[in-house]
Amino acid sequence: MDIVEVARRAGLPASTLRYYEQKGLITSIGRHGLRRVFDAGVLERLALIALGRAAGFSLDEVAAMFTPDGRPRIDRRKLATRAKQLDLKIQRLVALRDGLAHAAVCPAPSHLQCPTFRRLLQGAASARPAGRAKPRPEPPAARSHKGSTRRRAGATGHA
Amino acid sequence: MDIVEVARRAGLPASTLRYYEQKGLITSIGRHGLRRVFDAGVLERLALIALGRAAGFSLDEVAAMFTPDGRPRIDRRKLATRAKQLDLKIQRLVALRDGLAHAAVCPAPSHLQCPTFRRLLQGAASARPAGRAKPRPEPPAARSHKGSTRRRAGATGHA
DNA sequence: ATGCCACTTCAAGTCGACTTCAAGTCAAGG
DNA sequence: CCTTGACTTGAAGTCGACTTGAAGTGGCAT
Repeated sequence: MDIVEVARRAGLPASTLRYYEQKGLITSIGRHGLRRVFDAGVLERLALIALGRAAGFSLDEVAAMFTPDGRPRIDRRKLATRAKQLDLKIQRLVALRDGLAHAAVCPAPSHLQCPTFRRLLQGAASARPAGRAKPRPEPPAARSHKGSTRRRAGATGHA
Repeated sequence: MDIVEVARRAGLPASTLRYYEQKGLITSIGRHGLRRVFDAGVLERLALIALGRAAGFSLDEVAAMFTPDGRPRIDRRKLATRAKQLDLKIQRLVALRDGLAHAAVCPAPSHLQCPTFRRLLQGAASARPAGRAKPRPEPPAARSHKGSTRRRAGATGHA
């Protein structure tokens, strides 16, 4: 498979795949001329990476979850930890969602008059104990890779 | 109140407050020399901002939720929309959490052997329909503002 | 054999929300 | 009056995950 094929199947732009390879997250089995050749296993690997990202791990952390020879070696305790963290996050989001949902239908003339809203405000204002200063951006939800590397080279000529 | 006082009470670094003022999110009621003077209302405002951020709005979007004269004007439909989005996100996270929690205790020798894990993988690999390409970073969870602007000016002398 | 152009590389740019730096100002205390 | 130093400013830097641009390469069809 060439990079475009992998990109299509994984729903990722080719540029991302090159970036991942550069980061050591994936490997090509060789080259055909300049062009990378991938074997089908890379798709599973990419799925694993996507999963890690969705779970909130950074690319570097995900990279650390593979043995040097390329097989996944997943620490069960890390998973449990992350599951707990997700659980916390979920609880906060649920509270937020409920608060917003209420505020959306609240009859109070101003939201500041609504007790529910004020409680929400308190929750937002007070520091949440667990959390890192630099929050990880969430994974970008595989796009249908429109265009990206498919830019035609020199259609309008005078580039 | 001077900026340090506001920073302390809101649990935000002073640099953030200056940044917020620059962005038009908050306003000082005047100056004492060079120094900003804030009135107490700014705290409620900051709480509102924190709430908006927690709900996933960007600073610009939050800014748009205030009238030019500075009172909050919150669109109930926007809240409802965001509540729904949060709900979706919550569902995804719950699935993820459950998957991770299972994987953490799964007896299969390799996670790739575990059907639950494989399903998780499928979910992560397949595109999630709703979502923007550029995900918003999550709000940073008000720190106890250790240090930041409290850098001593010239303690070690030779600055 | 030749030319096209899809791929390649490497460096630099982007995005959002801040933080950090260097240099400047000024209210207040001695 | 003069120093002190906490504040000020504007510009630049940071972080992570990519994207984009310009310039180069080479497999394949003609």
